[in-house]
Amino acid sequence: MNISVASRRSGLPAKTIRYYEEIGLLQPDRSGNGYRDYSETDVHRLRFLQRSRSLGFSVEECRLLLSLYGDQRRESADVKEIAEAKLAEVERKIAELVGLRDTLSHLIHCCHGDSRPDCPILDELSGTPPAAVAGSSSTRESGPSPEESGHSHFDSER
Amino acid sequence: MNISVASRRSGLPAKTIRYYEEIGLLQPDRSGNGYRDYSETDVHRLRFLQRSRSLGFSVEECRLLLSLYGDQRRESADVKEIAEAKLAEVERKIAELVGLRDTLSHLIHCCHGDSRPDCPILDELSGTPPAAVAGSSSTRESGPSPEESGHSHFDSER
DNA sequence: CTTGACCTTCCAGTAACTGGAATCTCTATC
DNA sequence: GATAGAGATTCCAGTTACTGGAAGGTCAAG
Repeated sequence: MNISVASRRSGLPAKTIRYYEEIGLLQPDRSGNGYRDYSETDVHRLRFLQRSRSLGFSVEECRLLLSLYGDQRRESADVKEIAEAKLAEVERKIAELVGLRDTLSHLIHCCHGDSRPDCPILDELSGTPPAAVAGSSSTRESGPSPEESGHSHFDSER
Repeated sequence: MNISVASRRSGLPAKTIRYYEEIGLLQPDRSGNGYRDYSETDVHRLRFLQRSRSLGFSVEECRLLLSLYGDQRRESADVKEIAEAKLAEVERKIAELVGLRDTLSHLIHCCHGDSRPDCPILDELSGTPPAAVAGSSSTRESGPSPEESGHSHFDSER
């Protein structure tokens, strides 16, 4: 079958399918006219890729998963290990994002959001000490400083 | 001050600081020897960038935030709007990841994880029946979602 | 024969850096 | 003065996982 059919049946864009071929995730046959010719097995692999990618596995992890899938002698423990590592990763990201959410929502809550130029969000971003709040004495220490949550959140990604 | 000091004081790698200059986020002076010479204001900007980046704002959003910060006539509502959009984005991502987590943890729970080759995780990935699985579909935004391409291949989800 | 859909390849671009090479400049020590 | 080492500079390439687009070949219908 042609690539558009494989695309429809796998849920992956044709561009992506060609890309997966380019990086060696599958090798469909070619018809006489040079068109790619996908078998049922190819579609199966593509669907596998679509599902595992949507579950958050990287392309390299998918490659590994695919090879385990094709290995009759694989041990389920091997697969489970990969999935568990991914789960831990997902959980770490969730915790990180929850920290971001809390900080953001706190800032938004503090900002009156009108036409005045005064803005607690920018104050925070600029690093103004949180103690410098109008009408209050120096309330230092234990303030809701997002310093903890805001620091080095995204750095682990890169 | 030299870049290493600005790096230490802003919490950003020197490489990143040069990159930010390259894309026009700051323009430090140059000393006679050609070295970059950072002022206190530069460090302030860098710190602003570090904080806003770590809060999940994109570099382009940071650029906007920075210009609002420098604008004496800005309205706090403008900043609040950006922050609120970002918050919504973060919340969407959290929901998506929670879906992934639930699906993964379900699969892991089902897998006996021993030396036998039978593996429910691979079964699910390969597309065996198990009907609807939490979070496995419609993963938009930031996730490896192929439907984002505007081609909408996902007419009939099976 | 032309039209239009579909296919091909190749090149470039995305985000936000990061790594590394080759080449200065500064400072300290011998 | 020579040398070593730290730190600075520029530029090029690579990362992830695609996506967009150009230029052109193929196929079926009218």
